[in-house]
Amino acid sequence: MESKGKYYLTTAIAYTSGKPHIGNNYEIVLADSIARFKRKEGYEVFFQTGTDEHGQKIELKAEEAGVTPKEFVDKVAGTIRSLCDLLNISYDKFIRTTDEEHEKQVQKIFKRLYDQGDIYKGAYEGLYCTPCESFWTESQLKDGKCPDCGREVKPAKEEAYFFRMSKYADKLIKHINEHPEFIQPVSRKNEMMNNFLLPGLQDLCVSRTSFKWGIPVDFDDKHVVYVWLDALTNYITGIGYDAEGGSSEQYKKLWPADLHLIGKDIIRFHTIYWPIFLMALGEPLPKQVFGHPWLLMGGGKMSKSKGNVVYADDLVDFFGVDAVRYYVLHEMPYENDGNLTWELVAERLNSDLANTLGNLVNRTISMSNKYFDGVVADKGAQLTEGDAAIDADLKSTVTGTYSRVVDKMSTLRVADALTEIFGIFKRCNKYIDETEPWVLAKEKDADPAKADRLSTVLYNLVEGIVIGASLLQPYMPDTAEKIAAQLNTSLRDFDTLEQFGLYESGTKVTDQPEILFARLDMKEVAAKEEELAQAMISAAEKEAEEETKEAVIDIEAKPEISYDDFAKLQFQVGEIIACEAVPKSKKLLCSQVKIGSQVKQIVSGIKAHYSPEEMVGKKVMVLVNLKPATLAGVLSEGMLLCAEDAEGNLALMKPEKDMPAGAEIC
RNA sequence: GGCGAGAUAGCUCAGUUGGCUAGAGCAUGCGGUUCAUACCCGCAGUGUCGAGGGUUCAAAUCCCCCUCUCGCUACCA
Repeated sequence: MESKGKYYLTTAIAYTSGKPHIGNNYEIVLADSIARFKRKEGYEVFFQTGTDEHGQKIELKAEEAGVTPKEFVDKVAGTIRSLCDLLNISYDKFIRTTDEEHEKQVQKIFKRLYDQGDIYKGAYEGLYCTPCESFWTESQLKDGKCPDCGREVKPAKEEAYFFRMSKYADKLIKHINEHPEFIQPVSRKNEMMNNFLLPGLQDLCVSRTSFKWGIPVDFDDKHVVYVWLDALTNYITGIGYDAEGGSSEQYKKLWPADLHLIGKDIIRFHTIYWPIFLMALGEPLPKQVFGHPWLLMGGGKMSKSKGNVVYADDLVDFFGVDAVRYYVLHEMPYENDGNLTWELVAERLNSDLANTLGNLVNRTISMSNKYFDGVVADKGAQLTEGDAAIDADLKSTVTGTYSRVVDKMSTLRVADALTEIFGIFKRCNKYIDETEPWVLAKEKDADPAKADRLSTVLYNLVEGIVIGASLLQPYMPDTAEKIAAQLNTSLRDFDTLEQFGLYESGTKVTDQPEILFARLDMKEVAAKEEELAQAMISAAEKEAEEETKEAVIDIEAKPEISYDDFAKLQFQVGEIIACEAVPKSKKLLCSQVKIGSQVKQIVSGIKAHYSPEEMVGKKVMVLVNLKPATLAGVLSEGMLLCAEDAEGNLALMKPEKDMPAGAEIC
């Protein structure tokens, strides 16, 4: 096949902080199907994926695990890579941001951008969450704590390098407006424009001094390069970019990328920061960035303690790799998030893969064996006008599918492309019904014309299946090969798929057809899912228990106070005599608290931990002389004191022995 | 409370700039068939398109309002 030119596509690189779940793996399966499709279309495809391995989070995780960061990421990157292999991902390059060549280039890029004035030294001021290695503004905080992990933040000032984003903003806005295909789906374009570009871009912090696990800034070794400049540049360093002008032939051929496939959560970084970095380097921009939706686990938000996290390897063990690939590719809507549960995968496997496809291949081979000892020959026999019409319709469906699939794929409608391909298999099943081979078979010994017609019917079926399987190859490579093997032929090139009749007449198909997809019993599926969920839940509980046991919570030390300071605080035992939720709030409870002879109204942010009913009757520790304040429109005249752990769980403070309401705590 | 997204068949969802009796797949029911993996083929559905109001010859689609769900965000004394 003639080359249609190069096609460079990438996925986002996976962060190596832990084992990814199927929702994370979805992207790479999608990318793989596109890469394989483009290869079959005749493009010289280069498909890059990999891992993002730096950062403080990894530094800390490694420390917890008692290994070096490098040992830690080696292990996780190994896991991620083996999941890719398990899912049959045909990547051409698996880049790691700890690769020597990448690190060297990131340093060169940083230096160059600094020398040309795009990066400058400044200071970062804000509230810092150590585990998340993120600065937050006051307004971003949640409960005064890190919005990501819920832990304490502390004020910090850090010397840092910044990238002058604003310098390139106008140029980027122009580019986006002139290239409507750049951001896909289009609905994301307005989001980026309205929320970030038009209001004005903030300069981006591109270095950190607060941790060491990163690529050092070579001319200022206190600093390491901060995430985006390190991670995003993988797309060029992986193919041989050189910031000093010595880029490889491969780079010159492949760049700019034809497609960056990413999750919708990082669209901003890929459509704003990344293009601006490239502009600063004087490199062309990628042709298209596609932000795909997410694949969600069933049963709400996924968490290990709910046992609803689904891993690709468990699914592949149970369903097989192509069933998993088929599910994630077919069930993923284009713009909205999709769902995945074991039941849904099993249903899809039974109906589409076992019934429609698997059974079709099986019954066709079985008939060929039964009627002609497996020899499939095209006798070109059509006995009636009806036969001719039926054959013509079959052929037009089969040969017309290729262009429809190409059409769907050109807009990355992978799910729709699969539906088109399965149209072939459905049409073949219908063809069997229309031609009734078993009726022809009864008469074939007495009537040679019927024998020829029967042979032709089976030939047409085999031909249809081979074309369908050839189209299926990018999505389900193993299955496509298995089908070809059972039919004793090979899969076709894409440029022959509009021709009907290339299957060599007289070929003998296998006499021992294998079941391609066995039907699954839904009860067994449910049992397996339950088993895994239970195992996950008990593991999570055990882990949580150990954490609680070993938990040492260090909070930031406050300045020493005098006894007089302490004496200003009036603590008393209060009895909660009534409690109700504050209507306009999600977190607040409003309690009537009896303290001695008076009753105070106190609002507390504990709705997530205590119901109003269970509050009533509790005797708790109250800070009584706090200046009253209005919360969500409700007056609060004190504070209920709670202990709080690292996860933000709260426990009210109660006297160790029963004490009367109003008793002073001192 | 603020911002954003959403609500269409039992389930998962399509429905382009308003336009023919609102669709697909799965599940369900009935009929046909027996080569095949209890499979395949055909037929049939049921829908106040979340509620209400408005614009229009015409609204699932546009406008207003309401309810609910999901995300982010605010109140946590």
